[in-house]
Amino acid sequence: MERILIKETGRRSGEKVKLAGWVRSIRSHGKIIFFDLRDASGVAQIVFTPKDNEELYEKAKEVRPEWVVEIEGEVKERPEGMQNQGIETGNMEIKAFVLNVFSQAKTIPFPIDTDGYEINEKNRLEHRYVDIRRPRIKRNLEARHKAIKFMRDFLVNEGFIEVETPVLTKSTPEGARDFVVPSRNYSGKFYALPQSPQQYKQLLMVAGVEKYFQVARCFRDEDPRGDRQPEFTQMDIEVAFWEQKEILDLVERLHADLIKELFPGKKIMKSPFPVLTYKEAMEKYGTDRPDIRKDKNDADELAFCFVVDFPMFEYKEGDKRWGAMHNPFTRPQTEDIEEIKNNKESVLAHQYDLVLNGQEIAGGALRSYKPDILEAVFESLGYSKEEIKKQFGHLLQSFEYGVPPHGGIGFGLDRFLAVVLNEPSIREVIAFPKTGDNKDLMMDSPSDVSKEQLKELHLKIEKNEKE
RNA sequence: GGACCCGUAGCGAAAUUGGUCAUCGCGCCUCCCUGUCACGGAGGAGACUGCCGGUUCGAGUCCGGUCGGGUCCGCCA
Repeated sequence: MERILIKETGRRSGEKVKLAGWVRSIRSHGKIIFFDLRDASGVAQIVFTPKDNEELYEKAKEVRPEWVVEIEGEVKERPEGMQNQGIETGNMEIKAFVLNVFSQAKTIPFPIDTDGYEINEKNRLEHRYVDIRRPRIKRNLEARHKAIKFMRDFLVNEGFIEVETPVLTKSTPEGARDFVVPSRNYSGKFYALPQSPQQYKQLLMVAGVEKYFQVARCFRDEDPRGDRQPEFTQMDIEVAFWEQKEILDLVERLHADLIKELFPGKKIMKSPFPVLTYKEAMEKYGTDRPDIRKDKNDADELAFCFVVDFPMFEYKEGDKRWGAMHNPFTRPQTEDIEEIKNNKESVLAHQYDLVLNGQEIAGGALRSYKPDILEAVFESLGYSKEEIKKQFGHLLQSFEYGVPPHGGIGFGLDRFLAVVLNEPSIREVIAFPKTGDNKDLMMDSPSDVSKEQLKELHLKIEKNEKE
């Protein structure tokens, strides 16, 4: 007999079926035992009585919660008055005639029939494979899957193609700290993990791909926050020949359609999404990611807005120099070289963010593609010719072979999902998140490597003083 | 790099101003129970109060350190 999913049992009244899953709970009444059996699709009640099969009944008595079992039995309509409207299969139950135990289970380290917020997160993360059995986390992972699928389908339908870009790439200056990966074959040299596929996606524009997207993993070695992880997922988009308005329109339709389709209970406060300039946002709300919700206690209210016209440059007090607010490839709104060089504080950029309930969930820009503008920006940032060549040479070189005007955007999927699912932390929407200290408690990483590995990699560990 | 919060059985909590055998709920184990669905009933086991040190006649409680979590600032083009 072929195993079927629990959700199928509703249509199988009177049939003999085989089910498999985890025993969620056991209710024993002396001469009758009920299991709630859980699989990926749902929960069903299994019934054992000694009058039907003494041996089987004795076997069922030994079973404990979270054991993995296989049941063969007959699907029966429940007697009048014994239905349970609380579960999907509540009108049915399975009268068992075979019970196979695939594996036993220790008592789980914490309850999983609650939403779990009350449990120390350390415990949950150390046993994440148990924690994910919790309906809330399972729901979150399913919602994440559906959102990604929706975005993929949406973009494919708009003529985009998904292209994978390298994860082993090159360390870049500015921006966040890179995670670096030592090279075994090239002593003293390192790859870096991408902070975003930024340069590759621009190269794809030069390559004529025109409409690119990728569900991209990004890596940043910065100190943690509740809404950050050292690795996170970005829905990364880049298009050739589009203007800012077209990009924002795509972004808006994507989000509005997604919410309507997957989260119909949510209310989008204002459609079309309000557009604020950076200046307006700062003056009116004192932040570049304003929370424009009417009622912040309403869990179903979603208030999107675009923030546009960011400054091109910002003065970095710490470093006592001018830096790019976004990145040096962002296209300034002016093409006046003198103004770019001499009037840094007033130059605006074709840069835009999408903000949701006070959280920045996407950021993007049109890119510079004219050599003289790029040169002026780099000069304003104080790069020497050699530095430019070393850090960005490959991209600038590609521009010599026919570069289209282009621009794009990247969505922080984790943060978006956390907001939409009313979760307090992005860890709740990631299958295997790291702690606030960038550690993986379950795998125990980061961890030591062997002396042999270090030797192969041409690395020596300098011990800290206290060691 | 800096600041703050938390740590008591498997889980969640309680414990007057420092004062007997560290309490409760859930879970776990045993027994009873034929219709429960968070089943019910009876009984039982389980904690060097994260760790080290100090103050005190006496520390879960006060102090210092340390370890492990969490939040925030810096940082995050």
